[in-house]
Amino acid sequence: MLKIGELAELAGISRDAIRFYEKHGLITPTARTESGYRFYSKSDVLRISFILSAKEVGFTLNEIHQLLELEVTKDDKSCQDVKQFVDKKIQVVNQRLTEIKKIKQSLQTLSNACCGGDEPATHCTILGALSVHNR
Amino acid sequence: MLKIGELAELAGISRDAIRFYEKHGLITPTARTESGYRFYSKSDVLRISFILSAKEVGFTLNEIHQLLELEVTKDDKSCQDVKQFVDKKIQVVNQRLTEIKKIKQSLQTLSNACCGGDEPATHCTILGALSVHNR
DNA sequence: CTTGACTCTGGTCTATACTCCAGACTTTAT
DNA sequence: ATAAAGTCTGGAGTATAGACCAGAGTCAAG
Repeated sequence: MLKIGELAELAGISRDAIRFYEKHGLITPTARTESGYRFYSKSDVLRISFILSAKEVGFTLNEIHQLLELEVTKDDKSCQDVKQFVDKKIQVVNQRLTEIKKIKQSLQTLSNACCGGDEPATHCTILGALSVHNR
Repeated sequence: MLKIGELAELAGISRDAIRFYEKHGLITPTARTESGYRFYSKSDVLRISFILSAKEVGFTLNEIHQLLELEVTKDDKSCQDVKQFVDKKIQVVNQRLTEIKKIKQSLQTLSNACCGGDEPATHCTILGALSVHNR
């Protein structure tokens, strides 16, 4: 079991951030001492790291909250709901994947161009590089 | 030439957002009428769409501003600076690419699992699915 | 048994990225 | 020529995601 400071250290975020996530329903301490101290299990490190990953790729805490809430009980009805929700998120993620690949390409073109390279000067701005990959 | 409302419509954002971007140096109208009306060229549609793409994959307006400012003059010195800056961004983008692929995998596992599927019930939450791909 | 490190709650403050007026002026359509 | 639609500037308000602080309590080590 970890105290909040230990979890924070392991996860590489602040104690305040953890309390903030708790306030917004993203994480709950496994236990509390009588005096109110929060205690977390080791799996909460994974939970936090998921939150951070999801945040990094553009999900809001609210969306992450919904993702963490998801639980497919073998119950068919809940399953359909979950599937629908998740499939929508997959679409969003695919969209982002496309965007990020395009931007990466452009950055790479930009990085390669112009430093004695033989790429035409039109590729020498991010927009120039982007338009190449946009065609 | 486009008035702000027309550019806004084409780009799918609000006029206020465009003015906001202008205030932060991300875009400048090609011209202004005497009365102060902004006028944009068609290429500004691409510019806005770049801003939106970059935003979607997690760059801040500040970072996007820097990216848009980049211009590799064939001058070697500036080139090295740009290359360094851009290569750092490429690293960030690669990191995000990895994260987003992991999350996509997890979402897909989650979507496939449990609806009469034969995936074990441990995959029935996003964290369960994630831990599968994390191994 | 005290001291220093840690934690608690509650509150204020900050940065980012806008949105939404208000009041005035301009352009366009009829 | 007038009304509707669009635009201007400036400022206030909103949501998100925390950081930071105060004052009080708690815990662990010497």
